Amino acid sequence: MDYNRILVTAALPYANGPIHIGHLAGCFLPADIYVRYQRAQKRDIKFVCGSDEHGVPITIRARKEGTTPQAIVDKYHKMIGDSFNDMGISFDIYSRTSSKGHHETAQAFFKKLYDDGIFEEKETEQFYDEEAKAFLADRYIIGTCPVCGNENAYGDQCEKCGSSLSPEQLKNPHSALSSSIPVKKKTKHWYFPLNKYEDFLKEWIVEGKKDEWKSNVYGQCKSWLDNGLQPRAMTRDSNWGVPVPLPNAEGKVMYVWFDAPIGYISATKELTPQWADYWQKEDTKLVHFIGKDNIVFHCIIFPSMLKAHGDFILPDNVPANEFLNIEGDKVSTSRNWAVWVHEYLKDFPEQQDILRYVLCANAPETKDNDFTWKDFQDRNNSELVAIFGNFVNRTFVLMHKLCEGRVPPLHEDILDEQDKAIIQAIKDAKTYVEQNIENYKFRDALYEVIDLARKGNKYMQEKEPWIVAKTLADNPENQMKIDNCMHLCLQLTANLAILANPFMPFTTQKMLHMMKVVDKMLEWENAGRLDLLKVKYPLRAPELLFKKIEDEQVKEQVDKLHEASAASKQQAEQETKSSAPVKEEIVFDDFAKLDLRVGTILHAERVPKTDKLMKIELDMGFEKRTVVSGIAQHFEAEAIIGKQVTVVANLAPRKMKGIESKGMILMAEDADGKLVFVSPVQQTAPGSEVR
RNA sequence: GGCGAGGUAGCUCAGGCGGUUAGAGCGCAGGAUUCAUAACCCUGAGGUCGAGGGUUCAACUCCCUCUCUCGCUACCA
Repeated sequence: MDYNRILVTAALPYANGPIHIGHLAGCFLPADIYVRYQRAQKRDIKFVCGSDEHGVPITIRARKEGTTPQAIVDKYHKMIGDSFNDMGISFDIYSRTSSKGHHETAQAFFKKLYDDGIFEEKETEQFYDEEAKAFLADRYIIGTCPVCGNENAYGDQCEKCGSSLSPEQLKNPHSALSSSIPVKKKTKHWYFPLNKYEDFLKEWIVEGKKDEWKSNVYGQCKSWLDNGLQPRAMTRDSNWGVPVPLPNAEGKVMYVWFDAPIGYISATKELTPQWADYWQKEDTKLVHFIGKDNIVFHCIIFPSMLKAHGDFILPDNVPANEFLNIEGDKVSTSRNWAVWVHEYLKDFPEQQDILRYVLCANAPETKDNDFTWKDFQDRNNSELVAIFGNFVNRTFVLMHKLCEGRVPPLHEDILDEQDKAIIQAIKDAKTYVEQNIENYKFRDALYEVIDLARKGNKYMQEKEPWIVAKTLADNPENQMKIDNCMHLCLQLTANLAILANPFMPFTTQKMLHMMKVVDKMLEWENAGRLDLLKVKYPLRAPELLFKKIEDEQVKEQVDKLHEASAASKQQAEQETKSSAPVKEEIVFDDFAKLDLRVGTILHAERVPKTDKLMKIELDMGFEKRTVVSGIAQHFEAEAIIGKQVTVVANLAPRKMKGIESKGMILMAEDADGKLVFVSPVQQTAPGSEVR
């Protein structure tokens, strides 16, 4: 279908930390490339985003840091916004969900669904942590998944089998805040009956989007739909969030995943009075750029909400990317294993385009990918510097030397095969780049841009105008050959500017300056044209578009990564030490119930088909017994034979992997998870009591 | 042990309704060249497409088994 306008959203970053390059590569950069391209096409397009500022993690962080949630989100909203701005992510608006406008929009949306009787109102017993004095958000309850039996499923989702859950379905729930057992407390909430939208979703996605959506997105949606959907509570007990706009709803706010996607709508409202055109007219193409962790919300829940509301269009596509690893390891904010955008900008000032280039060329479009600083260096040095930058530079230098600094004429009567081939290549490049971007294949599109520069280098090499110049004394007419070559190289350069613009806007601006042309030239319809630079037009001296990345810079960054990670680990260790709370006080009789004994290891062997279990024969003095212990990753079986250990001798026996374990060997564990035996410092008779 | 993804040139990866000599970029070797940020250009070496078996006239591409890697998860009380 033909669209008359486009609305692009990029996932709202969660305002409890800065953004890293994985965020850029997965979502914001592809969105920006797409948008810049569409703008160049002069299509009516809006690009909206903003900070997601509600939700439990922010309240927890505020509590931990002794400040308010508002202070936390103010800090990161500013920081994230600056990073985007500096990287050239060209939102039409970067809003925030704590804004008044968003609260009003979200409340109106909620009220409409309420008035239409969409919600199921349920008074339930909700889990409440008496120690933390708070109702527990879904993800702060851990328990056993009803679908697959995973004991560490979260209250909203089981990461093992991917099932979308509600906390009531969990077996053996416990609080992640204080690890106390949550108690049930009565509370009223409003549920969105996702199950009633299964048929709609199946028809819309499973039937309608099969060949249109990326296979990773489609496959995940299908598996959720196959497993069946449950009603989900769309409200929470909390004081941080959008208040539920109903009487008798004090202390109730909207579920953050209810209000966050509505943030796209409120941001659009804030941007333009014509906002409704972008959300309600069928001839609008709505595209959500997200990371793969957001697929369920953007493909299942939000569309159902929009459908239920009735006034809104549905997304045309949700091109979710996979994850970007760093130097072979998964990005982890808690381990501080990440390349932070604000730090990159500090370390590589004015070099945003290198990062944009590398992240796009190696984007995790079809599978998780790895970012390494070596690759960053290689791509910069051999592709941006040697191919792209060098072509532009040598073209300008030669033009100044051989053509008096002006665009030479094109003598059509002497065009040869090579000239015609390069002209065709320029025209083809437009088509290739365009088709790939339209299909969300940004890596391939960018390859075509560089490939055009590569063809330019080859063409110039074959033409050798610097050699031809030496023949001018004898054959002055050869100037025409030089003219043609340089003319085409210059037009190719102008084309490169247009094609590279969505990907590397900063570089494009430098090129425009050198060519003394204005932004209007970048309009996409100009791509493929050979008259972008007027004959005899004087051009400026070249400036280098890219500079090499030296080995030391690579080393510095890699070191920095490891140092930051080590520092964060150390900090975590200290926090563990200082914050591991001392357990509830016990009386002597409680302690006396424990029977601790010294035992000597007689024999040890790995339990087959397990990673961690070791079967250990112990001499307890009064008897020999078998204990199964989870230490196989820390010790070799032979190495521990003869060691003396402390054993809980009167622990109830328990079967593991078919072996009855009688007792438990005490271990000390440091912050690394490394295990050490707790042993008597001198040989002690087996069976000796420990008191 | 379970689930998912994956094993294609030294490296990073494409690809393939099964069908002539399996691709790209980087790296490497050699050559050419000097307009250009020792850049560009040309040529070349290099792969039994993880292993084994099966289906087929024909498999790297389909099926089965195995193996290894990565992630999640289980066993740790």
